[in-house]
Amino acid sequence: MREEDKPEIRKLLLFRTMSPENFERLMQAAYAHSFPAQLELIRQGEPADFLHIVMEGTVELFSGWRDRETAMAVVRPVSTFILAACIKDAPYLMSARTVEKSRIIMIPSKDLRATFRLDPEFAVSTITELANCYRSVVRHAKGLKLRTSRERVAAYIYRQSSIAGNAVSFVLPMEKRLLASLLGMTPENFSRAIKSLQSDGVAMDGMRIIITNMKLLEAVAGPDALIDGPDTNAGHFGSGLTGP
Amino acid sequence: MREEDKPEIRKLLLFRTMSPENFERLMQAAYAHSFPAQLELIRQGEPADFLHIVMEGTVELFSGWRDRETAMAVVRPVSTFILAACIKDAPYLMSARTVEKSRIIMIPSKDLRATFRLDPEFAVSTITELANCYRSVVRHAKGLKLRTSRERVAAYIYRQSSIAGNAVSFVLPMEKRLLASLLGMTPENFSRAIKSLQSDGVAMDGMRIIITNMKLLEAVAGPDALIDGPDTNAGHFGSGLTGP
DNA sequence: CGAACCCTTGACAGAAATCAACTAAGGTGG
DNA sequence: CCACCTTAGTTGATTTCTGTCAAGGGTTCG
Repeated sequence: MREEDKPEIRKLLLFRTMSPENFERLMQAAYAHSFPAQLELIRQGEPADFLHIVMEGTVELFSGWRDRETAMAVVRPVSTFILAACIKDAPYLMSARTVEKSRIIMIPSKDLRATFRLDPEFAVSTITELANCYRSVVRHAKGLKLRTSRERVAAYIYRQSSIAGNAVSFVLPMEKRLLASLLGMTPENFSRAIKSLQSDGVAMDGMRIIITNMKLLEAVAGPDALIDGPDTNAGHFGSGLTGP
Repeated sequence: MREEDKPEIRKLLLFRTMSPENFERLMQAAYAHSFPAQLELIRQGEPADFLHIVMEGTVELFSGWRDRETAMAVVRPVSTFILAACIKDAPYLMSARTVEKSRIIMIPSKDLRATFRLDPEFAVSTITELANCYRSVVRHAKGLKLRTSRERVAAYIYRQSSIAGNAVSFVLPMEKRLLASLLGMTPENFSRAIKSLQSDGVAMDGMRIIITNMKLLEAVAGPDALIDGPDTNAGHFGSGLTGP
């Protein structure tokens, strides 16, 4: 792996507080590799041999059953994924594929497990990271069970706007079909949901969403910190999503 | 709290490996209390001041949004719940209420956080516990997104049978309305789902489920270790669910 | 330029929620 | 002990939501 990746990784909450020696050791065991788009990195059910870190690009976590498939999460730099399986030394519950060309770092999970036994600081960081992951999936499940697909779309738009500093317009950060799957619906249904939200303050132009009436949208979305996540990013500029 | 509770708690994976001194200290900070049925122990959104442990009885974790409500999990002795919120010192994402009269132990979350910083063994146990919780919610979400309600019911029945040692009959461990909510459907829909499964090897007599054709049921359920959980209990006798 | 592929739209079918009515069981209070 | 009330569960009728199938427009990429 590149030397210049290390500071980036070190910035992650998971690796920020561990001892320099342990960090170095972990990095020395790591591999880095670039993958083209649409390449399957991980197949669900296989043993979890590596913790993955996205350095560049985008990765989709998804799951399948019979002939169905659904997106569970979209991971962007710089973040880790499938930490829990590595810790448990258990099969991956989700598959992963690149959405676009991506650079990925892989840390052998046995080194990971050894490290949080040696380094109490790393153990605490791992606890925090896992607690975050857990709460994130709980929110996902709550959204699925408590909201209709139309409400999920509205809430998603409202949240993206909020992340972009209450922008009245932003560009969808992924393909619509992927977003639809993430939100638990078909692409057709997503398309119709957006259309039906025209009467509630949402317009769309290609990949750009324009909020024509924030109050109306908010009324449909019913934003809730316990589902959509806290407004930690409000006031910041989101990753190029602000505009126009 | 009762002195005789301690060995039970100590048996939990979360507390099994920590040092005796730290365990004692944690227990001394703990409260124990009995609650009647249908009492709200925790309200979502409130600060997570206590880790809870069910010693006796049954607890339902649920969430609400607007006027809707859904069950997220059912917790039985001896287990902890809402660990992640305590660790993060963040608001509970879920509410909790007793399903029946229950005895609950509460450990102040600040003592918990202090302890896993002091005791590396406890930190490792916490990591494992959280990873389990995470994977459990991921499975839940997968079931919701990949299966229809009828398939979820079939899979639930198949799994319960499997836990009870492939019993052809067992008694539902909770009210049908609660089970329906847990499986992400209305009671009416649950009732109809069971009825429609008659043609696929499932019969019902009150709270008792009788599997009349395991092969047919299995074909509908499509059991999957990555959704329903590993068959760790296969071959054991489940908690009184075996029959007839 | 053609071949994919994404997105949208329409028509339809199926799934699930809602509303309403009814039964049965359990608990309460006279 | 019984009448009464409450509640869980079931069933039917209906509406709403969502997925499926099919077709067409637009874009990208080889």
